[in-house]
Amino acid sequence: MNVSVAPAAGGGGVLRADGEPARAVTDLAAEVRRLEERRPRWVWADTREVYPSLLAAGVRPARCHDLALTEGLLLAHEGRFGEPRSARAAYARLRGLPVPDDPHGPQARQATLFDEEAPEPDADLVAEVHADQLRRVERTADPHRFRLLVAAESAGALIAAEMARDGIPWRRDAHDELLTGLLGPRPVHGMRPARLQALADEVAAAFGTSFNPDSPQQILRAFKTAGVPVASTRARDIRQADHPGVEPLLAYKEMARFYSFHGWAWADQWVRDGRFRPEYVVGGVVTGRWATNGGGALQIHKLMRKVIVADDGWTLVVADAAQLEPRVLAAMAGDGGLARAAGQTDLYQALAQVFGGERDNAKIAMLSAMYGGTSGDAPKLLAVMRRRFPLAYRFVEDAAREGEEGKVVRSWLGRTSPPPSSGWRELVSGPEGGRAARDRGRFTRNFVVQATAAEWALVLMAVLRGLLPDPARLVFFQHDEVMVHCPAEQADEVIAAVGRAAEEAARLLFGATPVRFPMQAVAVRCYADAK
DNA sequence: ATTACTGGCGCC
DNA sequence: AAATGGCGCCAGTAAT
Repeated sequence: MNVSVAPAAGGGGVLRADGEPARAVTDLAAEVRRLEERRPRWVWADTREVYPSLLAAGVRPARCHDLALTEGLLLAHEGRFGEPRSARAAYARLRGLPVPDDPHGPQARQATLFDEEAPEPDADLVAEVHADQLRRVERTADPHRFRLLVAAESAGALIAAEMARDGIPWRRDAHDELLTGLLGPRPVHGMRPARLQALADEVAAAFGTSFNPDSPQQILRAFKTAGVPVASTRARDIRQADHPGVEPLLAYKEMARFYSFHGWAWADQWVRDGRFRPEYVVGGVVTGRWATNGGGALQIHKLMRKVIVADDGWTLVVADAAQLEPRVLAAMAGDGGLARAAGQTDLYQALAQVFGGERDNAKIAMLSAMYGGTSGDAPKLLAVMRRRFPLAYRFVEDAAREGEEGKVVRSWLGRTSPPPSSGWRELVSGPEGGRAARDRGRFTRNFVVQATAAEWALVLMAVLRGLLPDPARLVFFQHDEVMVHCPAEQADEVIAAVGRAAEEAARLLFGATPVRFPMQAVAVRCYADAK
């Protein structure tokens, strides 16, 4: 059963179940809770608009259909990349009305919520767009797969909202201790922390002149004046210089980044009540990976992991997929040899024999194939790969060639790559055309693998969400890694659920495949203990 | 004063 | 000769 939902201000809204007339309710959350027993698929314009208030009321529906996310997937598949994807835009297109632009920028959600032009809550409208989308799904290259993609993307929207609400357990006291140990006590506003200032002073002493080590221009000038010019301010270029200022400068740069990315000001903004609550953007990356809006949740520094600690009596189950992308390639390409290697826990080790006995060689060969790498030993190793794993090799080569020709490519479930930019074709026919073509080839080559890996991870999470016992909660997701916060006594059950979810995700995407997708799951008190 | 871009580097 | 993909975010800087 589908139930279309249009929320209204004040906690009410309009509901419409399939085949029934729309009806207004005064307490939407209560009504959703009541109807959830019948396991409907909730259809709404945008999970980000609807779900937070339901969550606040403690309602966590099992499944939904997010019109905006689905519209984006459909438009891309239909070759209409870039058209407005909101539910209102979709409705306007259906009706031949002026199509509103998508809200964008930091005010995106406010604009969506408070736009005075917004139509009245209308469940009929939601149902109409939904029906249209279902018809369009049937016209995709593989409707069965695309339906899974839509379901997974929509589940991702639920999970993202839930994770933003639940938050990663974050110990501010431990964070402060870590920062103080590295940088010195928290400085007054506008001052450098003591350790950072000391390093800046060391740099100044080494160069015999004071300058701002945060300024790339001033760094370049300082090295030039000292008679040891550096190619850039990249750490590896600075390291080439023979000068006493190199060491303190590199130390400064490293700490300065830490201070500004993960310092006290960051914690003031993002950590509340012992939880770090980032805002995830589902499908924020063209490949279907998630992005974040502030907080930098997908770039948490490894050092920072020691401040992510389970609540008393609780535990963190941390699980990451081992070598996800080559496994995905093996399954997609149907390459028997590679699939056999991907039946092992350590895929690269299983391939070492093929590549001269070195595990590292196997890794370089696979990564070069998936990323389009050509430096170092890559050509030699790729030649081996071409001979030994011809189907996998051809799969990524085909994707690269299509990209170079300006075509779009699709993930396993049907997510479509963006077309080349408007100026690309001219660029390709110009003097630097070969480079532009190869650049795009590398992108599409990687797209098919990265996007399918993202789909596997999304399906994994959707399945896992349904298997978790209450009150265990998904609290973190980073491309191929998930974290569950749960009572300690649930750890074994959660670890088992992760394994089952991984198997189910593989089955849902690829059916019967010899490729294994092992998840290394551990229960730890502190994130830093997971690896 | 505000905005847009760049270089560099963290994560996968 | 060398040529790997996807991001977010910061400070500095240039442009407005």
